[in-house]
Amino acid sequence: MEEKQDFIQNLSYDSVIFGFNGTQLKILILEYHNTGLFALPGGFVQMDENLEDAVKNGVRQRTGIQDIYLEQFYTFGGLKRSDPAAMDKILTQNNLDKEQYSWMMGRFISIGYYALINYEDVTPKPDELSDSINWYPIDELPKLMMDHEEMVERALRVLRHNLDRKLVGTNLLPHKFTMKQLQQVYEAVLGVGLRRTTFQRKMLSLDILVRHEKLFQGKAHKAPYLYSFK
Amino acid sequence: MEEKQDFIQNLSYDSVIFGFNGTQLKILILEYHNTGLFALPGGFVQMDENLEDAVKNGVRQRTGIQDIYLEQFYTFGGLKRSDPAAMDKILTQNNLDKEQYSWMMGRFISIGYYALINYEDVTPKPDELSDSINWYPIDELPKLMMDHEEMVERALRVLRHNLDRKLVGTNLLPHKFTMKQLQQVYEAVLGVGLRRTTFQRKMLSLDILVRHEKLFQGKAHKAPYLYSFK
DNA sequence: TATTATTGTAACAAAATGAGACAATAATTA
DNA sequence: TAATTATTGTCTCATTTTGTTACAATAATA
Repeated sequence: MEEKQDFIQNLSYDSVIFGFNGTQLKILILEYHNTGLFALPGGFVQMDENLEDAVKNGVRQRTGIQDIYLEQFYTFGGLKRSDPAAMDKILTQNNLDKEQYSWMMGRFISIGYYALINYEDVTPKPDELSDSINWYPIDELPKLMMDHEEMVERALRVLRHNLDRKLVGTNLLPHKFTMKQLQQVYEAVLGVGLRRTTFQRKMLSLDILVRHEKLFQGKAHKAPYLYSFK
Repeated sequence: MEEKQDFIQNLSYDSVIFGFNGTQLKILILEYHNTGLFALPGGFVQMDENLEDAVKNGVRQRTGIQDIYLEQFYTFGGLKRSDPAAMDKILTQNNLDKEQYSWMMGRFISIGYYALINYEDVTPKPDELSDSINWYPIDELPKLMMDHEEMVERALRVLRHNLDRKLVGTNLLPHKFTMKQLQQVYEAVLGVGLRRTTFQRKMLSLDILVRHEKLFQGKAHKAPYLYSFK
């Protein structure tokens, strides 16, 4: 870890970082060094740091993206969520002094945030304890440690819920996009197929889109319009 | 305070306790002893205690009700939310040793829960630092300390949002109730008037109600049916 | 110039909601 | 005992929203 750290004890955050590759909704999962343990990127909050800043900085470090869209989705406060055995394994495999890091073995209340980012802009970076950080489609996740699977479920539930109310598309798509791309985002998030004509009519009626020039993709059919959010 | 307390440091909870008196949606607000400071009931979490248990116990103590319906609505993590001056005032007026209670002056991350309770069953009890605890209609709240007004706003927003998805009526009404009472709950929560016929049709179509006997109120008009949730 | 695979929109059907009308009915009053 | 009153339960029709199908427009390619 860096310089002097004065973390709030027994408190952490975990982040579900969503990206959209054009077809699938994916999240970033990291694998701890030599443990076979997969987890969500997370961290701790400094005594003199805003909670949201801590999360934002953590997500910045994992993604390389500066401008992060965050939504808090739930706080996990059960006693049973801690897993000292797994923590011990992580410390061991990283050759960390268990005395010094004994605070990591305790009970944590963890605040869950999800981030929406433009998949193309990301260059994932593992954290200090991890070997790798990779994109996984939300329906092909590895087994996650502790209650991180429940976290993903909850994050997804809240994301689905926010789909209409908070411009989810803005953050998962490039600035300009076709109606088909937008529909694919909705389908990936909701996990269901949508009717093309109904979707288009609905989106246009909401009066949240601006229509731009056409996108000629060199395909042998009519070119779609590009849109952006108002 | 009771026995030995081993609280998680810099972490608290606050509760927005909703009740419905037949007309208005109200919440419980306490006033700290000799300070003129009004606040939401809150507390701290023991190191070996589930977050939700801590909140539930706190709400039990304030209301005298054992069976508490809780929903987490947001976690407040900003640095600026602490108000050392107000805390100092509360400690002073309660003749508490500032050395011993210095931990209360620090920065807190606070998890917000709302509770839904049957107004009639409550016997509000002030906490150790407070003179009074009283019901206030949500649109006639006194000025609240720290960010507690924002908390109420957020709690109400989430409650409104959950209105259709989570059986809000169950917890704010007696077991059996008339359609009019149910409508009044909806109107109080949403803060808008609803059309009687449309509301009735909608509720009946949802297939979540059981119709019971009629309620004869001794009024010179048709008696309404009583309902309960399935 | 015909073919192909989309895209944009129109058209109609079905479902949900808005708005009003009205008969049924518990007391009370004439 | 019969009219009166205020409210309740339900029906009807208008309006809006959504589901479904159809079809013309259009970029490339053959």
